[in-house]
Amino acid sequence: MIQKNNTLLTAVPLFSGLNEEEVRSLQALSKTRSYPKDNVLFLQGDPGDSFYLILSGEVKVAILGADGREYILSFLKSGDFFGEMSLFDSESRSASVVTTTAATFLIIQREAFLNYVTQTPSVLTKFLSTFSIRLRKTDAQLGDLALLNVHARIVKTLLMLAQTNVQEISAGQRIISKRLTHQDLASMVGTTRETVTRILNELKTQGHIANDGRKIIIHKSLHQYLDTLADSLL
Amino acid sequence: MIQKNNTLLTAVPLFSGLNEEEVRSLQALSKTRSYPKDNVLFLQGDPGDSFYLILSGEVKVAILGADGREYILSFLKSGDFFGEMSLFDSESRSASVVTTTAATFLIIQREAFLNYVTQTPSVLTKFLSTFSIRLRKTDAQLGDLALLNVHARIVKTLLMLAQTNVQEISAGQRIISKRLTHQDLASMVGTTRETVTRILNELKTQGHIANDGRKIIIHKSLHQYLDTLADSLL
DNA sequence: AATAAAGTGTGATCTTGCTCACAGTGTGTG
DNA sequence: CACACACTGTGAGCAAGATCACACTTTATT
Repeated sequence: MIQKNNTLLTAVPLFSGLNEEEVRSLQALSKTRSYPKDNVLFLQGDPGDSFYLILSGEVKVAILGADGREYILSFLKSGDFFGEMSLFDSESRSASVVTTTAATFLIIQREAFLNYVTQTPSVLTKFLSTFSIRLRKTDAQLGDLALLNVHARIVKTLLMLAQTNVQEISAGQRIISKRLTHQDLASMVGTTRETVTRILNELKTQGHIANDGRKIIIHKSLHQYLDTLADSLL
Repeated sequence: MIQKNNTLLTAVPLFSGLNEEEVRSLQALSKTRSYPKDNVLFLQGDPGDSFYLILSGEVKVAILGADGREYILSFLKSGDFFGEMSLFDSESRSASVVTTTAATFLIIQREAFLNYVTQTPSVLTKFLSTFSIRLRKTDAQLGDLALLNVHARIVKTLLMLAQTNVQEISAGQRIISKRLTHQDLASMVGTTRETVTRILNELKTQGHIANDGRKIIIHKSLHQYLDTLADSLL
């Protein structure tokens, strides 16, 4: 069991540079927990005092609206981590996290985490570049939300998914491995389920996408299509 | 001249913990530059290789849309800094920065910056908490953009400005010190100038805000008003 | 295999906020 | 002080998406 975590930890990019000694000390500070599907790990506004590293399974990070609607910031999976923000700035949790499959985590408490991280420069700089990447992503997303229409946002999101969740590439078409409902996509894009259905079908008849069961196949032409959408705004 | 920067530097939160020696070495790595109003410092997509600390003046950080519209991420002023993201993750600039007044900066090039920062843990952790705060802000903003209507977004933005740019407090009302055009506000909120004009006038007749010349006075009642807006979405 | 539950498809209608067009009002500069 | 330019105000019409209401299909569950 401990052995298993051990091998996993160094496989995680965040902790990849650690030597055996460092891994052991990290191990001592952490505990492992498993949760079933659809389990709320924390809600936005909660005081936050722990860091989570996903060992297996998937979670959804989302912002909840007053009326029950949600905006999905991201899906995270094995090797990804979350919950560190509240530890660095001592604010409450800024978003909610829920498991979307059964999942197990490596969890580290505030004190231990901060001691450990601030004394391990390589980890510190990794967090810095991770934050930098995330910030870049959210900035771009803000721009999209403010400046693009739903059509373009959906196409962009599909292309993004095709980049990060590819299953296989075959003759200019990629399958998005993740099984997403139209409602999921709507919550990622900031629109309604019905609108997603309509636009997806439009894209289908135009030959830019297709279906493999419930998964979406992205055709190469979708890239060019996005360009034409951008141009038409000029 | 050098003396002047010296005093300023330790006054900047980012470098507040530095001793005289550290300030001197930082000084050696940096140069000071001044630019007129409306000067483009860099555009999104540019390769980024320098860090900017604002010594005086103000800049606007914005994302530009294909059609010339912009989404304003923030206004930064003396003591604030920007441009560090591209240094940490080696990606191109994610947003554009333009001076909104004449302004002077302390500028540090990539190499020097990274050497310096990675060897000064106190600065490193300051960046970490700064990023954390920014990320939190952008996440919240994404939620607002996706889940709230224009009305609520404008009210929220006014309240935010009233918190960060207060001029004076007098009997339950605060003046936003920054002089913003309706177009500025529109670009911060993701709407059009006309809509801002209309909603601002509506808020005025409802007694939640007033004008002092071109500046906006926020009445206490605006807080409660935001709550009723949130409730009406239930 | 039967039944429930979750997800998708689609029309009709309604609403918010955008666009366009122009008038009015400050405000800064030669 | 006048002239221009930037900013604000407001009506009318329009359009993108939201909402509502069901029918239909696929996927789980017993």
